[in-house]
Amino acid sequence: MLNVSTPNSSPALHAQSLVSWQQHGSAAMKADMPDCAVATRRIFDNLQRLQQLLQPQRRIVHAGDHIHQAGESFRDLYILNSGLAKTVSLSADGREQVVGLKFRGDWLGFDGIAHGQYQCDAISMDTGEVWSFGYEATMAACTSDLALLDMLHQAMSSDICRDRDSLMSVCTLPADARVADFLRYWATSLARRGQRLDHISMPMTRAEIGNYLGVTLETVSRALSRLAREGVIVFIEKHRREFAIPDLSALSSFVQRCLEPAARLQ
Amino acid sequence: MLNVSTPNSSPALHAQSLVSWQQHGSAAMKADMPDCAVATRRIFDNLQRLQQLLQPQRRIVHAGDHIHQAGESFRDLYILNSGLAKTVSLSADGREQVVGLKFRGDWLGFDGIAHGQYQCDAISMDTGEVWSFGYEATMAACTSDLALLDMLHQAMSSDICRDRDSLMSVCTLPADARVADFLRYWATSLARRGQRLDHISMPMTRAEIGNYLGVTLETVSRALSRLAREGVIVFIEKHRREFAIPDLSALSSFVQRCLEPAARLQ
DNA sequence: CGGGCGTTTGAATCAAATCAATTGGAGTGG
DNA sequence: CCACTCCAATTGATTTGATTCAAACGCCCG
Repeated sequence: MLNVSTPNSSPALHAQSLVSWQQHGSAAMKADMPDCAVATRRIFDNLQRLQQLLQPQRRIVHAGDHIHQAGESFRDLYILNSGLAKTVSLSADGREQVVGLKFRGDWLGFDGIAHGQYQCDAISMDTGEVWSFGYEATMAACTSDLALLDMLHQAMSSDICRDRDSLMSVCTLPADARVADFLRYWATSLARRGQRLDHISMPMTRAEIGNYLGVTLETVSRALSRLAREGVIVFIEKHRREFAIPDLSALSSFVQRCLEPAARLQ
Repeated sequence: MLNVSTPNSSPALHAQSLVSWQQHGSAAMKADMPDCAVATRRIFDNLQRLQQLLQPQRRIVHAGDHIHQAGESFRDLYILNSGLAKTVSLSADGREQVVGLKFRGDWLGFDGIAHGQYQCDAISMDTGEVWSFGYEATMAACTSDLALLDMLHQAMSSDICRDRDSLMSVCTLPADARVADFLRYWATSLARRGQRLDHISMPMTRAEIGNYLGVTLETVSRALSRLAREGVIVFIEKHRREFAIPDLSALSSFVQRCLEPAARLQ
């Protein structure tokens, strides 16, 4: 990480929306994650800086809208200024796989750089706003602003790290633990963006979650039922699309519990 | 055995080595992949350009040597000039996972940018040469050389694409198909570097392959036996660490065959 | 209201893990 | 040199976790 990138930690942060953000966030933070407020701040700072440096094109998207599509020639990078999105990869033989989830402040489109074409579909899962940046123009701006360049590289690097975490989860965890780990990831991502964990809504269907985790929708449903039975999550609605996570660490220890029986011999 | 695969492991890349490379490569190419020679050329060109632009530090590594380690503070990016490497991620609770494989010309260390620390171990699986580049110096060089910057971004982007392919494979393929798909990836990676497919050596143990694919070593062994029985691969040694792939496309159709029974209802 | 969709839950099945036994080198030391 | 251990790999028998198949529920919407 370049030192130049470190956000100037001047406490004087003007924007109103940030204030409301922090108030919003503070509730979620007291449970866990001391670095959560820092993350929230940085995500906001980055968005603001980007908006100033490069005038992004803005676009409102709704659930189901494509942000970019596989095969389209690569021209722009995107940032989710609000909303939620998923990236979906389609193999030559028709297998379809949710390969990534994107939250506020996340970049999209990095996969297009390598081959000049986006390699997957990016689909909005909610109403939100997407900013787009011409890649070439962005690169040009980067040459005179190393902090911007580093921000970009951090984003790409985070993508790489996140992908590995996914692989780790899918390869080493049994189904129930995968679902718990997924919820931990989901909740952490929300918390880092200043959202409370006592009212989380899940725009993905069980089938989508299952696809992302490499299990069937029935398995996801059973895992969620078990998590609810053990009080790790609390459903708020009968529809079971909204829930609370009273204690994030309970999710981690649930994952541990799933792992233990296998480790009995060591 | 170690140097068979790397015709020229001398530190300096001479024009001669490029020539022998291409000759070497043409044998592997006639079966498949028209873009393979192009890829070989580009990998070589990139290495040469990097060597000229930034004077990398060079280091000879042997099987088992660490290139970087998780937790170490991030300072350098690396390129494998020859040899093979794996990246291994260790979770907080002790799960260990091979998350990536690196071949000649591949970059290492991108995961360190995001958090200022490498997030995984990079371990050499063979004798080879690693070049290291100071990140800051490299970025500085990039500001005056957009082609270099783009090369870097292409490498990061490729990493992201590759990680997704892994996830896709693990999430959507049954065990036997995963092994076949892994071999396809392995062989393609070698072919793109100008190596023949009639004498492939496999430095990874069955356990390592299994770990990478999220299956047990017994399952890998059974899958390989089946692939050999069906003639998709041909073992050369009794040790079963060296084999030939007569026809790359046979691997793909093997994957297809594994998928079909599941699709009977559609 | 009825149909479609998403979800839950149970029962049966199956693929892969686990357990277990054997082989064949590679390396060590008497 | 042989006996020894150690490790990677193979193969078979058994178990098990997850899928598949099936049924039922609630909800939204035309």
